[in-house]
Amino acid sequence: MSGNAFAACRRTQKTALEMPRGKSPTFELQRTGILQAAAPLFAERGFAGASMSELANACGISKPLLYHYYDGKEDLLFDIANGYVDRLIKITAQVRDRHLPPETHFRTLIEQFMREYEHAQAQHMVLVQDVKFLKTSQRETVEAKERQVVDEFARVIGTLKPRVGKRKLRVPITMILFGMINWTFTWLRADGSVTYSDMADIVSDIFLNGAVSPRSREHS
Amino acid sequence: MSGNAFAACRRTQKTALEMPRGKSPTFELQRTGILQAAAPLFAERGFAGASMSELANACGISKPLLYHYYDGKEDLLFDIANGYVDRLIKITAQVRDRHLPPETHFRTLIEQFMREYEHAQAQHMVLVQDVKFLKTSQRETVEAKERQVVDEFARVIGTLKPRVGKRKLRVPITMILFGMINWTFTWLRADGSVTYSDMADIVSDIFLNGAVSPRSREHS
DNA sequence: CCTACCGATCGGTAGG
DNA sequence: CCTACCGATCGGTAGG
Repeated sequence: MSGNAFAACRRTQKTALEMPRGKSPTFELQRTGILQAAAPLFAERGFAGASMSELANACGISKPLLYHYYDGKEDLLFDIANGYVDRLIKITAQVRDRHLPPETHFRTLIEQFMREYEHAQAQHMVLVQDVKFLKTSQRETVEAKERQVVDEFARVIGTLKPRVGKRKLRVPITMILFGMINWTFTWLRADGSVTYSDMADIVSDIFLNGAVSPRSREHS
Repeated sequence: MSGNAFAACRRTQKTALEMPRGKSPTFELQRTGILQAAAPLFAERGFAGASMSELANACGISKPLLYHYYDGKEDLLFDIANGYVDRLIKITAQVRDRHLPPETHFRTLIEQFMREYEHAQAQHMVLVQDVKFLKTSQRETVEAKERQVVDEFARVIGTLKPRVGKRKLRVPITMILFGMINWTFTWLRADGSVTYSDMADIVSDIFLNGAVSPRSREHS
């Protein structure tokens, strides 16, 4: 109602005298808290199936207050996906800056990604299955960053001297590697007997040497 | 288009006078047409975001008529996922019945799965991202069949004599293989320069031998 | 920071 | 008493 809105404006004017500029110092912290509650909600209900009321309840706040921190459902989605892919880019940059030999570089990259994945299962599912709900410009921002990550992996794989004749298959081979690590979100559990760290080694071994003993293959 | 296919089904209907009792002979054909329209809709909008009105429009029928063929949205979802995983089980059985030597059996399995994937992109996405929306009993039916497929792959991988010390990692290694082929749904396009058939060979090669030349690795 | 609401659309069903 | 089918609208709930 306009009466309530008017009253709210007057209260804001009064507060403006005491706190003349900027957002509350806790504003960004609140947004982070909302984001961390939103990621698992979007992951398990799907973006379309998750409601803002449900999110507000999960955060212990009202829906109008939720809209005070985020202008809309899509902005939440963008921040989750964009923030997550930013962290992945950062990991590739940090590993690159260590100037490791090719195979060590490769293994470290897999290891650091699995370490990140272990604590970002919800964000990863949102990135994989909900980015399509973003409007074009936001979606393209996220997808461009995804391509940056893929390109860096492809570059590192290129330094490993892949088998002859596979140079034009650089991208498919890179995507096969991503399949190996990204598919863990459908089956690997942090509380299981096989750890994310174990998986990093197994994936690196299979990608570099295959899953089958060369000795047994000599007789086949 | 599936909408056209559905309309074609309707044109072949006989009148009530000719078919006095039971379901219309085209009833199952109509259901199949609806299913084929629903799969891409669920895949791109997500189960929660896809509406029954939209589906009815895509099929060229009214919503009440849609409900004549399917009692609810969830039944559609179940039929898509269940029918698809049934086909995957059938593929494993057909390949097994050929009694091929281990490596040929393995390569044939990958090849046949990629061949199926090429024409079932929507169904696969529904299976991966929408099965969680099913009620417990239907979801467990589908998940049990998924496990059957995984078990058969694990069995075949077991015949390949994997590297020593990896026997307790049979399931993780199998899931890594599924990652390699299933992740294609996020990036491989049927109209691209790399075909699904190409991918089958590349995946088999990497899984069996690794992506990197053993010769180059001797010097690392 | 809340209750109270809106325009629209949801999944599903009424009468005929 | 059955299936096939439509225009209109139900009770609730979505995002805002």
